[in-house]
Amino acid sequence: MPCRKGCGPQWWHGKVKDCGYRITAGREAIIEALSATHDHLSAEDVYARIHNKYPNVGLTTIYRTLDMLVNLGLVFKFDFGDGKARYELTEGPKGAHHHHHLVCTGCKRVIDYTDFIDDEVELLHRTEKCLSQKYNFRIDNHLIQFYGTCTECLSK
Amino acid sequence: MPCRKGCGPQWWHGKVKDCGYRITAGREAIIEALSATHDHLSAEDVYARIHNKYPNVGLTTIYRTLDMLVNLGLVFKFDFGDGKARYELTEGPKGAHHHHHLVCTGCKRVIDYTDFIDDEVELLHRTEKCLSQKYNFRIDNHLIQFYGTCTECLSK
DNA sequence: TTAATTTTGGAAATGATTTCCATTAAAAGA
DNA sequence: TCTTTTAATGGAAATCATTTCCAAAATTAA
Repeated sequence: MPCRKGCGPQWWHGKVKDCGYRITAGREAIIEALSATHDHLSAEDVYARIHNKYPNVGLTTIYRTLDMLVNLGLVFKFDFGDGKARYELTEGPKGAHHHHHLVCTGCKRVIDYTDFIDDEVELLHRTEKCLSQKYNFRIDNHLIQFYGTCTECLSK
Repeated sequence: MPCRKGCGPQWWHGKVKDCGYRITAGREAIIEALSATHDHLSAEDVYARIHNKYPNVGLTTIYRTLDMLVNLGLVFKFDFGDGKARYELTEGPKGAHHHHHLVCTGCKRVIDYTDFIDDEVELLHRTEKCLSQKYNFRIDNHLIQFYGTCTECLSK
């Protein structure tokens, strides 16, 4: 079975190897877990989800690997204000599913939205271009979040 | 000396009292410190800046007060990825000085920018309106940050 | 296969933030 | 002003996510 670029189960191997990192079972497991969900997983969440199938992958490795993936740009690290970092793939095997977040400051629930994403991203790219010139700053990524109160918390 | 609304040294007293909180020396000190700078202070930074003048305000009080101010919407809490939370007044005695951030993922330096802020904020407000309807979510605030590498880190 | 190098897990350390609780201070009422 | 009620305080101890350490194991290169 041929593997079209960016589409097979190993879509991320290239980037990892190119940077001199090795492909290991633990790393496969972690990316697999992130690929399998749209949830915003914490390191502990990842641990919980792979521990059955890969009982010998420790929490330390998960932190290390997530950190590496963030540096490679394969994973984005979020702070939703609940005291632990959350991780999401920046792009999956099927390509990017770009979205931004609504964060409930009450219950910390996070809603992904894609509405108006194109307008937002277009404006951001325009802004990015100018900012990177003006401040001589190489921009790799952006973050947009709205904070407020979700339906459930509103009705309390 | 009359104090025009939102303009005197006590511009924030109303909001604090209205919510049933008391005005204390510690709280004065903390808001004073935040008002006096455009830096992005951590709790410890605030402690360091007020400790001379108010030696009997403890770190615990600072955390508690900052938390309260965030809940009141007077202060915004940021995460720039360096392991400690940073705080900024959302509006000062002279009114809002609205800006967004460029965050260097190398050295964690943060640059405030106001360029294109109006376009950004306008788009955000439009988006906000639609999102809050669609998801029945009350939006209080937004966050925009760009991540990348600053001049200094680029030249290494 | 062997050598060189990276990656590993688990225990221990770290460090920001919270919790606890007896004491103090602010505000409201008389 | 004095008293009473209630909220706010600080300092020590606890918490808990994340890092660091290091000897052992796994991976790639020779």
